[in-house]
Amino acid sequence: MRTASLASTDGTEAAPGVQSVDRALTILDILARLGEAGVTEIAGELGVHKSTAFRLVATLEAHGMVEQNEGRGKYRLGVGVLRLAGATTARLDVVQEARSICRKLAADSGETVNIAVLSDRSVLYVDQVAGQSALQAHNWVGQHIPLHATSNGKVLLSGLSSDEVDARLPRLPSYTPDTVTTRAKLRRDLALVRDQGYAVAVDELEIGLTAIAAPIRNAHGDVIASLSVSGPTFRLGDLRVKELIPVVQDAADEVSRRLGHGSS
Amino acid sequence: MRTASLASTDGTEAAPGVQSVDRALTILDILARLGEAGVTEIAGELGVHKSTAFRLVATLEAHGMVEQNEGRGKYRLGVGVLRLAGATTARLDVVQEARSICRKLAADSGETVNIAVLSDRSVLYVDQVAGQSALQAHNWVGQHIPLHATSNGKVLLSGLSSDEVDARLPRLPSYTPDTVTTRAKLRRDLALVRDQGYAVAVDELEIGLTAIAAPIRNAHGDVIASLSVSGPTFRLGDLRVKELIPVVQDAADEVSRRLGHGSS
DNA sequence: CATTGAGTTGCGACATACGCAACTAGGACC
DNA sequence: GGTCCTAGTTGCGTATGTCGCAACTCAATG
Repeated sequence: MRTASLASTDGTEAAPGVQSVDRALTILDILARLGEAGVTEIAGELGVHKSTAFRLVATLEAHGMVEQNEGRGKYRLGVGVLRLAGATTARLDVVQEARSICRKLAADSGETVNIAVLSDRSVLYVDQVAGQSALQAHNWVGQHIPLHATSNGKVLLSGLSSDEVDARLPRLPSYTPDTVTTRAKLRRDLALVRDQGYAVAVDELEIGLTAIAAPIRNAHGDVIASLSVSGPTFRLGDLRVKELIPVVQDAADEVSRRLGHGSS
Repeated sequence: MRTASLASTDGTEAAPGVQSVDRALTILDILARLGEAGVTEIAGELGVHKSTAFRLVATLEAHGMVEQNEGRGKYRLGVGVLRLAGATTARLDVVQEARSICRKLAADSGETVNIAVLSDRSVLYVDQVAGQSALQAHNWVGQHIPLHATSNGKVLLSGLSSDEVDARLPRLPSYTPDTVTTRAKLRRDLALVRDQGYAVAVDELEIGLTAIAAPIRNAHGDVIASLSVSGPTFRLGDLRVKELIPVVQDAADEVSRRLGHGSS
């Protein structure tokens, strides 16, 4: 999102360049939103004449971007979209899309940023961007970390059903006095995470270590990864944590958006 | 090479409707094929002036359909495509109904689960749920895959008549030494699939790749989609495959039931 | 420092895409 | 079964929006 240029244009609706193309793409958006729509309805939304809408739709249809119910029916998105999506996802993975956002987050917060995914019975760290602070936690990438004792773990678990959680956690070993060791507490924590959309863990894995994590979701809304900011507890007090929570959430949401989440 | 000459000068192709929209969509096709391209390159493929290509691309960018590498870079498909794809699959009731079942199957088996439908002359993957690791190894969604070299393909073909099969497979290209390349063998395989109610493909598309698929049927009993579990051959040996076959069949049957099959 | 090559923008000519209105066909209501 | 009504489809002339040109900016390369 080219920072400057875009901000100026989306105030109301600026002439985006090629009118008919803009309209055609808007039709796709409309169909994405409504699921199905007739020519007249589309024309209404666009504020153009029926025939114009029809021709645009016909062109989209020729490219497989939309399909018609049958003979005379309404229109809906077509498989051409999926073909394009295939080509997009080919080069799309969480780490790549998240990298620039993580860098920015690390620079803004000064703390270490991590991306983690669920791997069998543990949290797998797949990327890390160090903060500016000299006091550096070691590199977690490639490490397997307990699911129940980290903010990332709780976020990842929050996307699973209760059964799946139990299956992945036969035991709840303790690492510090603050580690969650009972299923009841864990269940409560996960419900809270689901509700709030973030997780915080203070001194649960290691004394003096605080982390804030938020979920990264794919186009279907599934939690596929977790993004966290972590640092020493003395730097991340209650106040600072409160400040950082929305920042972490925004970053995670932005990554999710890049992965196609947000249409629903 | 499919296009570039869509609306050129010759009358081979019927006027596709709106020229600029046609060109814009062709740009998306080009980017899907090349992965990345600059304005000049696109203009060359389209046979139009640089500035024309630029304006079309700019319009696509305003809708998030393409993105620019940075400041002055090349263009590639953007996240808008994924948003649309999400809306497209959300509309397919097969995907909707199958989603939760797929997730369970993926969790239970630890392998990747796919839903595929027949699209012209290939298998079109419309949904995928990764196995143990939430990090998707390779997302096939939107990809077109040969019909005769995959378990999904065989399942989908098994619902067609012999004539239809021939019509969709003018040739049987080989991908590995184990690919089915003769019609006689294919016919035998399909008969077996019909008889057994599942298909297995080992090293037929790619060496080291094994897949098990079963049909999803609608209320009329037609095969409308295929559900598969796939993974590396070293993890899916004979024994494991034998274990998984009924599991895959059960899952597919459950989806079929939700779509109204067998309930009447 | 010149040069090349890429993306970007103002402008005028003219091709094109638009709106209009007439047409067709399916469905609903009588 | 007929008639009306709605919604998708098509021919046509014209104003509109789009295209090609050429000039510009900016980076990288020599």
